[in-house]
Amino acid sequence: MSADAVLIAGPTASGKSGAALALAERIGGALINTDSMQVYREARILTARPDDAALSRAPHFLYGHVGVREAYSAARYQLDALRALAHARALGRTAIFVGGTGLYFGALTEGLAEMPPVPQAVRAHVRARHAELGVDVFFAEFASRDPETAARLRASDTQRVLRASEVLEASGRSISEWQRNGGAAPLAGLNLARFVLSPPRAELHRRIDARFEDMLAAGALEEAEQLKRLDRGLPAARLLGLRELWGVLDGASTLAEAMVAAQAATRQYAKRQLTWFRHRMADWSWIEGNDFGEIVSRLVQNV
RNA sequence: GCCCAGGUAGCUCAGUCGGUAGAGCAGCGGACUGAAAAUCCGCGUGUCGGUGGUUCGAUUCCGCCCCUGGGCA
Repeated sequence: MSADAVLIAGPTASGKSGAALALAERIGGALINTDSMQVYREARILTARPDDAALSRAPHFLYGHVGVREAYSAARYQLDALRALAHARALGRTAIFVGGTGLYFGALTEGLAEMPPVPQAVRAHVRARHAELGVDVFFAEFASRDPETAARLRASDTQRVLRASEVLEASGRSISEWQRNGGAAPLAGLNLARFVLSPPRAELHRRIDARFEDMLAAGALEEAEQLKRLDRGLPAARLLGLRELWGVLDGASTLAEAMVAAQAATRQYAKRQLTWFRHRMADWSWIEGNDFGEIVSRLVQNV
């Protein structure tokens, strides 16, 4: 065991949390969440966050430490992760970063470029203007002010266009300039053991489908109801399955229809995750089997 | 048993006055630098139920058979 820290990525429902926990018990590790949604306190069921039994088996950091009304971000994650890493070390434990958010892993291993703070007022203004002008006119206007960035974005890519506009508006400089400067990677210089868990696709789909049924049995609909008044513009409102269950509560669809739609949305998400992992984590150790015991022993042997 | 309606992509269906066929959803591939479970781009994946017949050519027309749904008995 020579790794300073362990990273375990994998698509949703790939079994990474369980495997990471087993690894933590074997090597005296502490789990640090690397998932953008498991950070939200009030969404335990729908995010498949580790339960109390799991929490009692090893230290867990960054699980449910943020309220759903907060707009969490990769930048905040980077700071939190650095603190969690220090905590784990203070406990004499090996940090095991586990999750499915590619961007967050990127923030850890490659860093995020330094960016200017964007005041809430600027954000709101940019959004309002986007809604007012429409996608194409807004983009044309943006392109005239920041042609470099516009050249690599599409007008329809709302999320990135808005982000680039905010930064431009707040700092007077193109986001492309900021990004060129790069930033410090929290895990730079550490000896890392990096894994991607990737069960066979058919098996992954089977697990995704079964897991949503389990979530419903565990009270997912009630959890969705608790979150009913959440501002739909907040990140937590994007939780997979939430929109579908709200539809049931509004009488727009049946529970059966919502389940099918939520399962499909989850499969599509898993596919997007895998695309990221395949191309950004090609040099990580890929564990493609399906047997829990074998997965854990491969992790233990290679950290 | 008889009478209708229908068997076309994984699903729900459209269509071809005879020249081997699309739509939505699902699925698959790709992008990704501070809301990323987000946002965006690309791709039809098919013995047109089976079998004979007519025809240069049948998924399309005709016969028979099988299956599904409904009705009559």
